Amino acid sequence: MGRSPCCDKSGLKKGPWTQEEDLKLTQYIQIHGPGNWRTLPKNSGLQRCGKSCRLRWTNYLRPDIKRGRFSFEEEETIIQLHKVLGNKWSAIAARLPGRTDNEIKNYWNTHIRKRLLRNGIDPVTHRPRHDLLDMTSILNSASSNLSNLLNIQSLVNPQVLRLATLLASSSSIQQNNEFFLNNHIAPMSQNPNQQIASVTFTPSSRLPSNQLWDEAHHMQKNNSQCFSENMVNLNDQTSQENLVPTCWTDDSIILPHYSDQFTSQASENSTFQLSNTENNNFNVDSIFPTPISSPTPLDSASIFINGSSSEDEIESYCRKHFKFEIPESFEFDDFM
DNA sequence: AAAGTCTGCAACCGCTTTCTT
DNA sequence: CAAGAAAGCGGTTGCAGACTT
Repeated sequence: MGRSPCCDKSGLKKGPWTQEEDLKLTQYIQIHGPGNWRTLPKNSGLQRCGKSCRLRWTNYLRPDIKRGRFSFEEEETIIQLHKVLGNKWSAIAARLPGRTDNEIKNYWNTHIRKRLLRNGIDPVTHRPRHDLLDMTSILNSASSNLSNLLNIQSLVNPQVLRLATLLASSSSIQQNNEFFLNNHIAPMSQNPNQQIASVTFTPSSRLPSNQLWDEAHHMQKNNSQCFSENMVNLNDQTSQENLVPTCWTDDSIILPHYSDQFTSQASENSTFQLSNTENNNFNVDSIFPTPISSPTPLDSASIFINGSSSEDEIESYCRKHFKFEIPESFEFDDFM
């Protein structure tokens, strides 16, 4: 039954690794491969447990590890992935070549998390913080109004699968500025079961520094108007909850992020509708007004796919409504 | 310059999942 | 199929170096 213990933990070294130990581990793995961590310390002459060796190798010594500061693109990718995956550091690391889960986790806790908090965004929910508001009343009103308005019952259904194919680092977005939304109108299904997907959009965060303030103020002003005009059944508090405030960093600005799920529905003529209620269609250009360039390119978008949709349906949907295709290398099962 | 405080990150801990016997 | 170890993973800690007073 079972296997024998991996190692006798008494007398094994702990703490920081020396250069000599690193060299021993590296040389051993270069010759024999990572293989069996249980027997590795004994065979390589290291006074460490296998677990410690594995950690040292995967987090530090592995030759394909990219060291140094995270780029802006990497940081944005982490934020977008965290929005969808939460604290699944290994899943996030799998999508950032050369970065380890430990490194990403550390970077999140020491940099990104603090930055989001500083900017008034809850790093867990990625939504504005309401520390000073009465959370009970917000939750009560938001849950009743929003679920009705946004067909949210389909979104919170455990069958709903999550897919975020359009990330900040996605070449399909960066190379294709046609990824924006015009006033395409299509009928929207009122039956949640017929709903294939809902979409979350994030407008571009990169603008020349001298234009940032004007752009931000303009967008914030227009966003407020847009919501007050369109979200007719929402009270002020839930409207506020749907608006992510403008965030500032040293050299860039994060323009208002729309983290709402706008429902959408496929149609025969490849047009596209964003709508938050049965009767109030959004004019997307008015959501993302652009005095600088028109239309506003989007940095990222997340697609929430209905769990009953097949892979073919999803792919067909994306091809139809967005000017990109899901890469062949993308594995749906791995992503979930 | 010294002491205290803060920050970043490597490494560990403990829990869960996967695999082997 | 069950037991138990290995592997994987996320949370936490401890310490070195940077920064502030």
